[in-house]
Amino acid sequence: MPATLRDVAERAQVSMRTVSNVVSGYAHVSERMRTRVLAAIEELDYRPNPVARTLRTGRTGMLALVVPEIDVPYFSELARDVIDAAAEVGYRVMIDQTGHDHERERQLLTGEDRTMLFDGLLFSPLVTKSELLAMHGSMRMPLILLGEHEFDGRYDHVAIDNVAAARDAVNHLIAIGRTRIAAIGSQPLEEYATPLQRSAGYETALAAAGLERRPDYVTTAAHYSRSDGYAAARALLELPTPPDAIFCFSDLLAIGAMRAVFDAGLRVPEDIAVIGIDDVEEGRFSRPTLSTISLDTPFIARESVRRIIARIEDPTLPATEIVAPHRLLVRESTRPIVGEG
Amino acid sequence: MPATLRDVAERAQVSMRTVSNVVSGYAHVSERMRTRVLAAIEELDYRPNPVARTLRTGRTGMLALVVPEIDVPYFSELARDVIDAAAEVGYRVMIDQTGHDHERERQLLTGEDRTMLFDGLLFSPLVTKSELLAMHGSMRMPLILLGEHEFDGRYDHVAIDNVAAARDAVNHLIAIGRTRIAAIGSQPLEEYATPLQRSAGYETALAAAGLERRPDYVTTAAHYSRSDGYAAARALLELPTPPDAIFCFSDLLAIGAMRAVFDAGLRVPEDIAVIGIDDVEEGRFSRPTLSTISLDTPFIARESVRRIIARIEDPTLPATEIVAPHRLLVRESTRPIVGEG
DNA sequence: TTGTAAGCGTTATCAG
DNA sequence: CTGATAACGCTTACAA
Repeated sequence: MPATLRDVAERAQVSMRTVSNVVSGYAHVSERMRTRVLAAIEELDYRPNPVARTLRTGRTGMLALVVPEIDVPYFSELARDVIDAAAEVGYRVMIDQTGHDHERERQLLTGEDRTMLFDGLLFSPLVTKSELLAMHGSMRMPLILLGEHEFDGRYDHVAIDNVAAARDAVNHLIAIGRTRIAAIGSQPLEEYATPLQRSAGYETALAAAGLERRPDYVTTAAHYSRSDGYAAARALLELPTPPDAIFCFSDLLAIGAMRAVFDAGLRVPEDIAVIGIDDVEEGRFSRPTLSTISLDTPFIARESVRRIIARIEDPTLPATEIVAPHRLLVRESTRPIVGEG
Repeated sequence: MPATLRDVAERAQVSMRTVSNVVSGYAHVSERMRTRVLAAIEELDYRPNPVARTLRTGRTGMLALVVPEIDVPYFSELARDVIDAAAEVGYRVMIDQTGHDHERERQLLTGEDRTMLFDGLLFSPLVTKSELLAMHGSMRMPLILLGEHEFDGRYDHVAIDNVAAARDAVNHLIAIGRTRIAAIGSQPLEEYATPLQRSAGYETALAAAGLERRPDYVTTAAHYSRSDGYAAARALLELPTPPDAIFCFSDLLAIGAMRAVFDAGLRVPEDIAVIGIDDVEEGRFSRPTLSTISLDTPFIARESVRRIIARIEDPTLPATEIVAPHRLLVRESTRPIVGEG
């Protein structure tokens, strides 16, 4: 049976109040009392019960990070930074994955799930914006949206400018002389914000360069996985006029796409240049190394944590939109070929 | 102000007990009462407070998974499976990373950390066994050790047979005709169980094949990262007699090692065969694809969750050792070359 | 500076 | 089957 505050108080012959003061590091405790209490704590091997404290204070000291899949490198790298950023301000992070399951997202968002032992929610959603609004309606759990750029003033957002990021990637492909630029990553059925924005950036860049937008060059990928990238690229390579460059909406798609190019007996970047988005570490060691749009994950993590904590402390705060920086990283997969072009 | 059980009881003109019964799905409630209570819940938009429930029942419904780094693919893939396995039995997972920080491990293990809102700990440790024993001593938090094979009857273990796994990997290299087999992954200073066991397996295999054990072929890697693998392989390639095969203690090390081989102008597997351990998805898309020892992560996740929950329910349970299966996966990085050897 | 006591919102005991 | 009431272990007015 673990010792309680009361046990310690009895042992030390002081009141619970004094013990509590010592434990919580309250300033005004006499040295004599403090040592006496500390001794009793030691003897009884007392540990405060965090649940009781939480019930009293209303704070769990825990944040929830909800992502589609934690084993997707972008999300695990984000999680790493979020956990670190949270730890720095005394918070722990619970991670949940929705596995592309809308129902799971809904439960979390509506608070229908009964086991919500956390103070705030960092949410990287699949759902579209309007659905989201409807869901979270009656909930008072502080919420920050990650990676959704469509800001409407109702929720805090932390995300890059997806349109600009996509445009930068495609512009780079144009700059190295590619003209038949395909895209992998638009969503098959549903209308998610991020892929729509990246598609928009892709089209903007093509239009600005006077390049034709070929519908057969725009391929879908349900899960931004390596195998989806592989399948999509394979389809592109079988077109009568295959592309000479592929812009992938994620690095994982790009990794898969590159593999498809090799399996078709072609080279990256000589035959087909490939670029992704995310800048996951895998792309820094792939062969060839992967050009990408780097998202400042530590920034995203730090700002989301800062923001969610501000909101926990003051729920009436107006919603803000934080745009995280991104930048183009040119690596081997789009390196201009010496003696070509 | 959120509605409480008491509010609902007043609204529905019943006792708190009855409301609680309805909320918790207790069997013996009359239909009339139930609908009346349900209506009140609906009207007040009542949600049970999980913290209060937890204080009363003593169960948080949360497990902690502690890993060195969540963005290491093996751990994020393990986390994925643990989260899923836990969800299946109604548990959530809090993730913490120790970042190779012994002090952080100690805090978690000793329960010194005050914010332990979880019922059990799944721990993938850096610390050696004896340190561990000393630390966890006074704690009553249920604990399962992941990936440490040295079973001593004091803690539940779930792990593969590291010695056999390493042996299998090296035997495969021997089987394809390699004789100068190097290893990457022993630890520089400290004596961790896993690398020691994998080193032992490596040496056993060499000895059984009558191959010389060359000390300069055994290189250290502090963090099992891609860059450590790169650095270690680079050093091996600069030896007067470079190896013709490298056994890496993790896939990430192997990915880095392969990159170093290419950068040196050599080929995998023609000049140097490379094999890892873990079977992370990255190795299924790398170029060449990576031979490896596959650990049954879903099995490890499932069994650890099953075991920790059993222990939560009955802390007196004797400690058990669960050995997870592993198997060799031969891919391109060790494929025998046609027309060679 | 320290003690007393009232909750925090549940669940569980004990009657009825 | 339902009602009143005592915990669960802690924090914090309010007193002293």
